[in-house]
Amino acid sequence: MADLSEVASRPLTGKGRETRQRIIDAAADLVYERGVAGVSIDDVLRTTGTSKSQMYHYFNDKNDLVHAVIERQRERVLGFHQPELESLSSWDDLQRWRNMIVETQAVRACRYGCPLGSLVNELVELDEFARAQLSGAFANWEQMIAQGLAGMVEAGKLRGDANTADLAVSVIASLQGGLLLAEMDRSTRPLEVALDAAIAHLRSFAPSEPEPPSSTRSTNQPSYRE
Amino acid sequence: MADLSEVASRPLTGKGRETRQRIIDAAADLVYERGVAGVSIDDVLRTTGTSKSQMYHYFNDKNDLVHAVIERQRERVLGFHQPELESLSSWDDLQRWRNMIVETQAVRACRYGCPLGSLVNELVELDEFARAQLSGAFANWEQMIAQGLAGMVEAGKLRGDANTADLAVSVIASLQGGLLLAEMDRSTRPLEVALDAAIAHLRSFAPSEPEPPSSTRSTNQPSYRE
DNA sequence: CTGTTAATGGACTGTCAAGTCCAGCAATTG
DNA sequence: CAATTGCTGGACTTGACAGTCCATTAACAG
Repeated sequence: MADLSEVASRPLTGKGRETRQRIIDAAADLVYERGVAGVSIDDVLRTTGTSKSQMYHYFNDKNDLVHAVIERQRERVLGFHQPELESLSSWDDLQRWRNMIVETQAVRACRYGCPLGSLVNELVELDEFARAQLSGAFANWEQMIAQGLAGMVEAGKLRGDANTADLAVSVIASLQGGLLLAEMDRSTRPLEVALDAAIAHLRSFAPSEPEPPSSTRSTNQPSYRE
Repeated sequence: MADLSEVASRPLTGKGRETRQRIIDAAADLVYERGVAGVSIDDVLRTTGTSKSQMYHYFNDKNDLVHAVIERQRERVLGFHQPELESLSSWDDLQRWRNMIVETQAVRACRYGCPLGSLVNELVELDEFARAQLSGAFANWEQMIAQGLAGMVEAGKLRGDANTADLAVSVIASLQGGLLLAEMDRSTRPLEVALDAAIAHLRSFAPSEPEPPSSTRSTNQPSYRE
């Protein structure tokens, strides 16, 4: 997913990589707070104490930097969710994930939304490369959730015929919508309501009788992505 | 929710009102396609064939215009949903609403998202007035859905103890998230999945036994807005 | 140690967009 | 029909920002 820019393939020393990374990290933070359009190159450079020539030494242009920022946010978001999602085996696990998200938004007073979702909204119609990049990031994320749900199936908490891929989509949609409403209302409440509804929907796929954990692989319908 | 600008309270002739409205409508379309940051005053004026002095005759500044655009989009979105939502009395009614939304996105090849949701994302951290305005618009929208759901309760399709306010929030969250994912993937599929999940969740509040329609008012828990 | 290439500083340019200003026209009203 | 006020045209100013350029220093390789 890396950019095929002349600059990106340029050899970098350790110091160079460090500077490049500093720029990306600062840009990611600023963009998260103010959006791509709300952050100028000069803003980023002022924050990192670097100069214009450094910026254009490591990146072709602003778009190139934005693409690196997207990549960075992909790492951050997936890294944030992975520990909670990779080993789902009980409804409590899922609840912990839900609580972690709500708590995270609460501590920042519900400012800012999803680092990836807001980028989608801002860039999808303007930058085809970014669109594809973000689509890939969300595909990873969905995959991660679907895997967690597969764990729930194996633990006998979800029926084997539950379509984990589609369920993952519905969960992410609720999360994205909930984050948007929470940011708008400056309250975690809509986020909680949305996530609780998503989880309730998952629970409707719980086996009617408590099933013994099966080690057989579930046979899901194919996702629309395939 | 109108802006308290000196300009807005200025007396307008019929012709003036027309020009002002033409500017707002063109701006609303452009902003819908390219976002607030992606549309310049000159773009709007070029589209409408009006001059700079007209713009600043009718609006204080760009923000003032944006606020008028938000108001316009509020009217459009609520006007779009109202006919389908105001008289829900069967699951088919709800399905028709769902299909209308999916169809609308399909005909525009999944470009653009929710006219209000994307404005939230872009403005919420930059313009407190816009934030409040959009929050109000969504409150109206939720209210509209809750009312529709209340109709479902009265028709005996939903249990009387269903929290229609919270359910409305969860439905809007799914819709917003679904629209975002659909726009990103250029496919209506995630939107369909999200809306179907939301409706499935609503169905979980259907009475276990087909109830006779009751004329008694349902006693909902208070919404978090209150 | 010397040449090559990476890393950095920072001034400069060109473009674009927001907002101002003034001058002229139109319409309404007393 | 005159005066007031709204309506319109468009040039002009100001500032911000992306991107360029050249000069200098630092690091590394042969």
